[in-house]
Amino acid sequence: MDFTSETVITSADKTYIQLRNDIVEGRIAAGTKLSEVELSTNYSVSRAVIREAINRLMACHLVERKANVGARVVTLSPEGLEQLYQVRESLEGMAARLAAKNMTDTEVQNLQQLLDAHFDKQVQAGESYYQEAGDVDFHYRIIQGSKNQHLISVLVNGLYHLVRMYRVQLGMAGPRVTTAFDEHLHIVKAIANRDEELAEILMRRHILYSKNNIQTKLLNHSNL
Amino acid sequence: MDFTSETVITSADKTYIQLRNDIVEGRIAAGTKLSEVELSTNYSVSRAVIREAINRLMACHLVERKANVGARVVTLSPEGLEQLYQVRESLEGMAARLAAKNMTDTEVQNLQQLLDAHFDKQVQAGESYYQEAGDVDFHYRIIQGSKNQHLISVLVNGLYHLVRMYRVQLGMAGPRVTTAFDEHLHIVKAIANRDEELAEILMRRHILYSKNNIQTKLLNHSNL
DNA sequence: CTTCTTTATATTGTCGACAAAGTTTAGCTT
DNA sequence: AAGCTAAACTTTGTCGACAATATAAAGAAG
Repeated sequence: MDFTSETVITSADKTYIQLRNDIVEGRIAAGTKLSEVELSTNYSVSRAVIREAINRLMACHLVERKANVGARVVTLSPEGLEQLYQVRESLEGMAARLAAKNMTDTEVQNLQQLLDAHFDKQVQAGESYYQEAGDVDFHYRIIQGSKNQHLISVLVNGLYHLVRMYRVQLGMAGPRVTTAFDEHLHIVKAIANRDEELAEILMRRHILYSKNNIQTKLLNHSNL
Repeated sequence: MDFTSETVITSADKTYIQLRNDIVEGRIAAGTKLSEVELSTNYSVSRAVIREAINRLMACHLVERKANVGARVVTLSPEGLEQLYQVRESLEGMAARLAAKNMTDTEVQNLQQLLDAHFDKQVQAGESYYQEAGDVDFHYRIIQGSKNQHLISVLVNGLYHLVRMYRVQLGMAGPRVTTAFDEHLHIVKAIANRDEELAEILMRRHILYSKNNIQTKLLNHSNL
């Protein structure tokens, strides 16, 4: 779940993470106005803490704020999804390429073991288990494997929460879960072979598929 | 200068921009500890607005903060430059491709006129004029031309200030200014021809050259 | 009755003070 | 004298109150 294993120290940290999860997982609906006083009573902290949390949420594009007016949770739209995945495809493709170059041998082995474990659970649970958590974990490790601090930050702190928001709020269970596993397998194989170019291509394609999958869901749920 | 033409409303906005410029342009040296009380007296605002400004500076990677300890201006390093330009190459290459696809004809014309104006000033001032401001303006328009909100935000609000910091603090005047103009010319031509693939390739190459140029400067200034 | 103005209300922006955590200095023990 | 402990100090984190701005409501003019 908390795939970043964030080190929480201050009250603002906690509040930020709580608020973020409540937004990503839809307990605070998209488009909702965020009242500072209301939130400060709900989360039992001062307005200063809420304001800091909101500022961080702005940084990862989960809320937007107008001066002297207030902050709103972003709204999800087909165009927003398209643009988000365009950027994601480019950046994660790059991450896969860099991972093929920079991951240590043991990191690659651990990644393979992760997939093995997922495979076991998958057959055990009737091949519908493999989804959100495992997928996020997989991508997270490759991003970290790039060893590029800016790339890691932009993806993990910047875009991924919004990606999760789209996926969670559109209900991520579907026929794609099994095929995604195979794609992961091929990506890891490319990384293990240190084939940078192939790793990037496969990752880009994997994300493109993922986007198409979500977009069809988005059309079915016509409520956007 | 203020290539984003940011709409300043609150006191925190102003303070953020001031602080950002002071950091980017080296008046606050890289690595400096940022004391909240000291800054609040220097900029004549309360600690609350300083804290908000620092939070925004964290979001664009110009300062780092440890809880209960404080914030420091980032330090510049060859590795940091390398990683920054890796990401920049990928994202701006994508921006050029999208710009070739999405810019309106009039936007493309305006871009060409911009280059013409730069060319005039360049010959007039003895071909050493073309630098920082013009370059930033050029790149800024292409980024905007991508019409991808996430891409725009990550680049303009996220990475560009740090790019500027590297360039400013290493002294950006040099033999490259003239050749860079030709590269810009070719990029615009590719965009005008709606050649997405070429636009991306040329932009990536342009940024790669730019990185190499800065890296050599960084080696000469051995003070890093 | 509609529209504009003005007043009232609610929300955000800013501030100074208190609490908590970290850092330095002084004193004690070995 | 060196190293550890504890107290004093400095800095950050949090809070409640006040000021400024925007929204909503009430009243006046047409």
